[in-house]
Amino acid sequence: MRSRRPRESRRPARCRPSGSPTRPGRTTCWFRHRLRERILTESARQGFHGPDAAARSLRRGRSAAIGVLYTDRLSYAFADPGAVRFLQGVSTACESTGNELVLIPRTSDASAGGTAVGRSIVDGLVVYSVADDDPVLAEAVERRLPVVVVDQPHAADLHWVGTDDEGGSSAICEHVVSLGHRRLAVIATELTRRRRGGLASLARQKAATFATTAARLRGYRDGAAAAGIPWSTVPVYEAVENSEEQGRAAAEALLDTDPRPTALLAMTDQLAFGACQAVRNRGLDVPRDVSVTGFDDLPAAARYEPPLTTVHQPHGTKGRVAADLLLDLLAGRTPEPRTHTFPATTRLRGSTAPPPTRRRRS
Amino acid sequence: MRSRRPRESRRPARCRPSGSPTRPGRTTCWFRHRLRERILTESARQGFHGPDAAARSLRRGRSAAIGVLYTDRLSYAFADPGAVRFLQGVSTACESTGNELVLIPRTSDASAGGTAVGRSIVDGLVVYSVADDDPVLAEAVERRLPVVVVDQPHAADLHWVGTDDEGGSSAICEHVVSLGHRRLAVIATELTRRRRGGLASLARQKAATFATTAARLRGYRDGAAAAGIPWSTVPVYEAVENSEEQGRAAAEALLDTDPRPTALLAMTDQLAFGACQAVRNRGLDVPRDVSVTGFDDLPAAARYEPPLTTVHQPHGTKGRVAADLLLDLLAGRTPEPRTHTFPATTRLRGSTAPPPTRRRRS
DNA sequence: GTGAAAGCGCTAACAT
DNA sequence: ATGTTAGCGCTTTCAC
Repeated sequence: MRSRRPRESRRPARCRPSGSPTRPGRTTCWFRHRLRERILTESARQGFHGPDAAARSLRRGRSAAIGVLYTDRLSYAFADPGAVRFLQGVSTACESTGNELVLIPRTSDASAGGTAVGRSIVDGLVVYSVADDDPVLAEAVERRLPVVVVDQPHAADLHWVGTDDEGGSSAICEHVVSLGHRRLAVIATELTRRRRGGLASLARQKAATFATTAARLRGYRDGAAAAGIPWSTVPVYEAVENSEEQGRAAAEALLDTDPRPTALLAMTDQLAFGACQAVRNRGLDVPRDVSVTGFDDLPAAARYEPPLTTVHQPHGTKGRVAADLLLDLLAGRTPEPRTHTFPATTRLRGSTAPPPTRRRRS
Repeated sequence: MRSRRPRESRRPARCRPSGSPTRPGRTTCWFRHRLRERILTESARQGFHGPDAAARSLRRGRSAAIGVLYTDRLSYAFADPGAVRFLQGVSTACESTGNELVLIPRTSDASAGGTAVGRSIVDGLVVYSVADDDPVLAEAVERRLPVVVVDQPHAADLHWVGTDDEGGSSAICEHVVSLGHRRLAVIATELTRRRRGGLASLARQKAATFATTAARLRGYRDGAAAAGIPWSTVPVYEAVENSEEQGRAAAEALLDTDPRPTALLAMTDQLAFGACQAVRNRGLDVPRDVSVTGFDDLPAAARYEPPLTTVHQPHGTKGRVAADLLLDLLAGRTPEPRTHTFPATTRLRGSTAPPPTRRRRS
C-alpha cells in the first residue's frame, strides 16, 4: 500500500462542533466545522449562513426543483399569453409541494460550462412545446431525469400532456366551411426551428417539425377536404412568432392573394387578433367580409370586438397536469395514464359568418 | 493520532477512469469512476448521464442561477400582468448571460427540510415586492447571498430598484383635483401581510407594511392636500388582491359612501378596470359621472374603453435592471448607483373628466 | 504533458 | 441517546 497520511491529517476533525447538539440553548444546526473555524479566526462578526443548498442537494440526490424548457427564448414565454397560463399551472403544482420552478434559458451552444439544460440543478424536466428535432430535447433525455413533454413532440416513450390539436382545428375548419366559405387561408405558427416567414409551399408544410403546427395543419386540411376543398388551393402563411404583429403581416399577404380568401384560419388567438386588425385596415369588416378564427381561447378572445371564434384549450390545466405528472414520477410513483390529451373545443363567436357573396364554384 | 485507515482503502482509486482522457476516440468526459463501475457491474445498458449539476455547483461554489422571491403565492405572479412583465425583464437579463431563473415558492413554514428560500440553489436573489416585515426577506438576507430588492421594502443597505410611487400618485391625484374633483376615494392594494379587505381606517393606513402601498397613499394624500382636501374625508378601500374582481368590489363599496365620490383613484390598472365595470353596473358613466385612474399603464390601459388615465411605470425595465444589478454583483463588480428609481409618469387619457356638477363646497 | 487526490458541506449510516 | 465517519461527483491543485 502506498504510504499516504490518513485523511484526518488534513481535514479538520469533524464537521460537527464539540458542543452538544441537543443541549438547550444551542442551535441544533451544528454543521460546518470549517466555516466556523474561519468565522472564529478571520472575523467574529459573521453569522451562520444556513445550510449550503448545493451540498445538501448533492448529498440527498434531490434538489426539490423542476425545470421548464421552452421552445424559444425564455423572455418570449412571458410575451405569450398561452405560455404564461401554462407556467401558472406549473407553478400551482410546484407551490403545493414546495418545489422550486427553474426556468432554463436556451444558451448559445458555445456557452462555457455546458448548456443550461445540462447544468441546471433540477430533479425533473418539463419540455414545453419544442420541435421534434430540437437538440435541447435530446439533451434533456440524455440527463436521464424524469421528463414530461408538453404539446410536442409526441415522443412515444415519454410522458406526455397536450391538446387534441388535430381534432380542434378540423372542427373549426368544418364550422367555417359549413358557413359556406370556399376560399380559405391559414395563418400558421412556426413550421421548423429555422424559421421562414411567408407563404409556405406544400413541401415546406410536409417538412414541419413543430408537431402542433403540423397537427393543426392536418386538421384544417381534413376540415377542408370534408367540403371538397383541395388543400393545394389553401394558401398557408408561416408566422415567425406568435404575435399580433405577425398576424397582421400574414393577413396582409393573404388578403393580397387572388382570389381573396373569405376566411382566415389562424393557429393562435394572437395571430387572429392581428389578422382582424389587418382586415379592418383594408376597410373590410370582420366577419361580414372576412371571417377570422383563432386557437387557444385566451380570456381576451371572448372580450374582443368582434368576439373571436376560436378553439379552447386549457393552458393552465396542461401546466398543472404536466407538473403533477412530473412530481408523481419524482415521488417514485408510476402515474397512469402516461399521456393526457385534452379536448380542444370550438367556441363559436362573432368573428365568423357566411361569406359575403355566395357564389357557386366555377 | 487516532489510528484510522487512509481514505483510499474505502474509496475507489480515482474519479478518472484509467483510459487516457485526451486520446482520440475516447470521450473527453472521464468523470465518475464509481458510476462507471456500477455501469460495468450492474448493467451495461446505462449511458453517461452528463456531469452532475449539484456536485459541480458545490465544487465551483456557483450555480449559474438567480432566484426570484414574490410577495405572494407563486402562481399569483402569473396572474398579475405587472409581475409577468417584470419577470420577462428578469428573464431577458438571464438569457443574455445563460443563467437559470429560479422561481421560489412561498412554502408553508412547517415544510420539511427548511423553507424553499433557504434551500434553493441560487447565486443571488431578487426580492420582488414583499412587505417590510416579511420573514422571507429576513431569510433571504440571512443567506448572505447578493440580494436586489425591487419596489419594496426600501431597505437602506440593499441594492434597490423601484419606481417613484409617491411622485406618480401625487401627480395623478393633482390632475384629478385640478379637474375640480373634491370627493375622492382610493382603491388601495394590500396594506399589510395579514390582509383585510374593506375600508381602511387612518390607523390601519398608518400601519401599512407594504412600502409601495404606503408610498402611493402618501402621494394621493399630498395631491389632495394641495387642493385643500383633508385626507380624513377620503375613504380608502383595501383590496385583498390585484384583480378586476377586487376592483369591482372596492368600487361598489366606495360608491355607496355618502357623499358619493366623483373620482376613484386605484393603485393598479387591474383594480381600475374592475372599478370602471362597477361604475357602469350602476348605470353611471366613466368619466362623465365618475372619473377613474389606475397605476401601472399596462398595454391594456390604452386600449381600454374609455382609455385609462394612469401612471406609467416600466415593469419590464425594472426586471431587467434588477437582474443586471444582481448579475453585476455576482460577477464581483460593485455596481453604482446602488439604487435605481424610475420615474412614474402620468398618462392622461379618457377615464378622467371634470366632475358632473361643479358645486362649491358648503 | 499525464495522473492522483483533496475536499466543497452536508447527511445517512453506523458506532458507541 | 450522542458521536463519528464515509462519501455524494465534481474541479482544482499538486505531484510526477
